[in-house]
Amino acid sequence: MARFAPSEIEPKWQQAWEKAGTFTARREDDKPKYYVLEMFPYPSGRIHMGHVRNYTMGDVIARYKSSCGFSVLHPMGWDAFGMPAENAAMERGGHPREWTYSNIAVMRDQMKPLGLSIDWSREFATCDPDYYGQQQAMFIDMMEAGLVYRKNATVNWDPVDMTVLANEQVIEGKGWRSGAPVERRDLTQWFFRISDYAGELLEALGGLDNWPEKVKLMQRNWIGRSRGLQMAFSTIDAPEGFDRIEVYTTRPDTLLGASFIGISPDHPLARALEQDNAALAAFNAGCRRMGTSEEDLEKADKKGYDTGLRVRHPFDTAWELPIYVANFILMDYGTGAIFGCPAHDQRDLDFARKYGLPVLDTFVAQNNGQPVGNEAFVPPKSETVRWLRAYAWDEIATGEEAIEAAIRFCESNGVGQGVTRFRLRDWGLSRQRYWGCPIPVVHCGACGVVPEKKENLPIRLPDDVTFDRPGNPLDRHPTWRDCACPACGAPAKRETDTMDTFVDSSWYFARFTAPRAATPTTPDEAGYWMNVDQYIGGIEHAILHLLYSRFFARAMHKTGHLPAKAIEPFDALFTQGMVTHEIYQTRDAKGRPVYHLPEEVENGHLKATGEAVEIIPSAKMSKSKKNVVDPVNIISGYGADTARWFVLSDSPPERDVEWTAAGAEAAHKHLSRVWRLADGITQEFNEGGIAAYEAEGAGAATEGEDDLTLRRALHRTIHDVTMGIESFGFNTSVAKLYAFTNVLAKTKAGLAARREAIMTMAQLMAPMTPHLAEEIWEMLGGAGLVAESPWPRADPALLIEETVTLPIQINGKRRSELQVAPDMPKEEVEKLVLEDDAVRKALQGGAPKKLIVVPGRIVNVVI
RNA sequence: GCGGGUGUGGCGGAAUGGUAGACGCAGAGCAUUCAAAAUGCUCCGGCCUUUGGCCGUGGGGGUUCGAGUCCCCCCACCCGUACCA
Repeated sequence: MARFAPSEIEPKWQQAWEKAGTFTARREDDKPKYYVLEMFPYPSGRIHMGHVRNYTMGDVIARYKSSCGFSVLHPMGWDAFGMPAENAAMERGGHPREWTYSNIAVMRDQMKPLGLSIDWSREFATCDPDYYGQQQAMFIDMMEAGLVYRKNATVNWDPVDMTVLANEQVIEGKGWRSGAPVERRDLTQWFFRISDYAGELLEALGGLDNWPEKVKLMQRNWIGRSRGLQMAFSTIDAPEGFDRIEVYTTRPDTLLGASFIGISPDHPLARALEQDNAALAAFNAGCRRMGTSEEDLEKADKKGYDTGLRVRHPFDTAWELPIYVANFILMDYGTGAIFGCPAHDQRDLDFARKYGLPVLDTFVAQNNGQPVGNEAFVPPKSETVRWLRAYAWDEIATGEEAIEAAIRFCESNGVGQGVTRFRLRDWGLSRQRYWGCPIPVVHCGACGVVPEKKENLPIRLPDDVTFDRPGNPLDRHPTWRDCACPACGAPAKRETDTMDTFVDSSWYFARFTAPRAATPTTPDEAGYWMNVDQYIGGIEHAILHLLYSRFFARAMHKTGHLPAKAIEPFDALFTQGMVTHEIYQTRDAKGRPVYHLPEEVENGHLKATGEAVEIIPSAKMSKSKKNVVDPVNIISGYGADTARWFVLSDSPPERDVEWTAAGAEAAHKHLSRVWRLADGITQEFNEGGIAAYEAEGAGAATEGEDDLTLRRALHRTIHDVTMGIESFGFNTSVAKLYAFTNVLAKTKAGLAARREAIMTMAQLMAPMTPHLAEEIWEMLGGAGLVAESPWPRADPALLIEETVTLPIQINGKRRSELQVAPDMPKEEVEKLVLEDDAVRKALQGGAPKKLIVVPGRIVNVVI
């Protein structure tokens, strides 16, 4: 072979690995284990560059750890339940199951040529009855452990399609298909008691040392522990049963700045009042004609309705405050009622200005007594301020001090109680959809809600369903619901809600340890493989998926499915960025945008018609904008190693990466160059170089100056590439390998040194470009597979620099430099600095004000 | 709206508070070639009065002998916002 031919070598080495069982995870008790996991994909139909990037990063870690002597588990599966399969069935006919499994087959075929070191024998999809049956068994255990309950909750209701909508399906308050204004509706739903674990989930974040700070911070804020006062206002002339309105406030210190009470349109009082108040009923109905998403509620114009009712201020019974129904107060949060303090809350201030309510400053800045105008005064709680309306603390105090004093005062005067609350709400897992894991319970007229018997699991989804009309096909199936009550045997009805797909993805990592077991996990396998040592996925999962998984691991421990050590299932987490691309757009006759695939565009024009395209800056690759690059084209054109090398190059893994065709071309050129270098050394070796090689001493350290220089560069590269991989700096590892390639191409070193260098380089490249590495290793007579060879170690003696360049700054600006031994004592460096021409010129015979020497780094002369 | 993040040459990016721009792309020049492709070598932030100097890491301020890096304010973009996965 005289050229780099990925299409020949890649299948060859993939077969060799498969034959050798290189990637089969084995429990080896004499080796440390390492479990590396990338977030499993949703089987949307085709793999995209984001998958290639995510799985290549995981593969680098898996191959590297394997070389370092770990017994590695690196599995793959499919997050296979979810709405898109049902949408496809509605739009194109067919069945979600067929759509899903055929997508999985296509994507598996697209992934395999990447040469990932995955143990495919452990593969499963969450829609496999075997998987969701085990999930149902755990659900029953969790019911018995008191981790599950039912309550009413609000959903988006499409009154035309008569179906529940996901938040994503509500566009500007309207159903995405029907276009009808969405209503909010209450349904009885299943919940996990995640909020019981709020405190623990918060505390335990402190132990996750190898998680990104930003993720921990986002989770902390999401869980949202707050200390506040739960108290009641007594009402004046309110309907029967509403003499008190409970509110929760984190700012009881501003109680003397209260100017109104706000209640949710779904508050029991609001519902009672709307019975005989048509205007209020209309207002409430308006509020309910809005999606349920927090974003929509918060961004909507703040509106209120004055009920005409009033409450008395607890400190002054003569002081009356109006009760407003307000659209921005959610019944799900706290008590569904607040008191508004406009001076110190922007939202309350906007509301007060809109409805002409008083604004009472309770405190002002210490050095500036300006009253609040159109901007609320909200300093950090730790800041000292001057109080105008303090009631139990000093005039000068911080918010924190005032809050604690206020709670103590209120408690001792019978006005409410100090409580700790969490923002985190219980996890609603019910979905009124077909393509999900059926909730394994039965509704019996006599026994009520009863869990299914475990021997009847899995409760399978029926296959004979249609998607010709909206709604849940399980509800209208003629016979599926019919069953016998597991408790009394009488005829009963199955639950038709299925589970949120977040349930599926909250324990798949545990199932991978024993994917075919007859129980959800087994103690042996979970005990050996858990925890996940390195988890890799998108930042978009920072809160929900990762928090639910942390809860589930605790629930699985409580129900005996995971050992105690696994309650934090992910030891280390890495969040990678997205793959982006420019968007190419033209417009149709009506001026509407038409998008074009990158492969249809050349030099800013459509290849087919020559029409100029408008180029919109990079955005996340998405099918609708057609700014997607199909990795399959890259792999078939340049090979998997090129695709892998490119996604690892240039961009730091945590940042978004822009896909460019030029980048792929460059990656391919470089790999060809490395191949040619190896080929050249091989030729030299085979064509009579052997004698010279032996004369130099096979592989031993040689004495020539060039040999030593090459070896120093090699060991520096071993060190730098290893550090890069260890710290997820794959782009810098790649850059160091580029630099070393340049050194190797130019060196005059002997054959033995060059052979050693290229073979070590093959080992260093193996996690990134495994096929090319095997090929080079084989060409040069390496023993066995490079994938099974031990990771090279840098010789510390070769890493020590003989001299360093010490820049000399004068007043912080670089003016000169010095070549010195890295360990030269400070005093000697100072002496040399003062003798430097530039320094002498600047000093003009005087002495420097200050002379800063940072050994081995820099010198700064301050004049 | 709220929470979190990102911002450095024409482009992707590098840089424990210590020489800003490593490495790569694009571009320019040269070699090789009948020619081209491929390959190899050299140059490559801006400005100026060019053996030197000034400016420069989204904008504005600050801390420091020294700031891309730390602190404050602002702008733009990205992620999440509990039924997208």
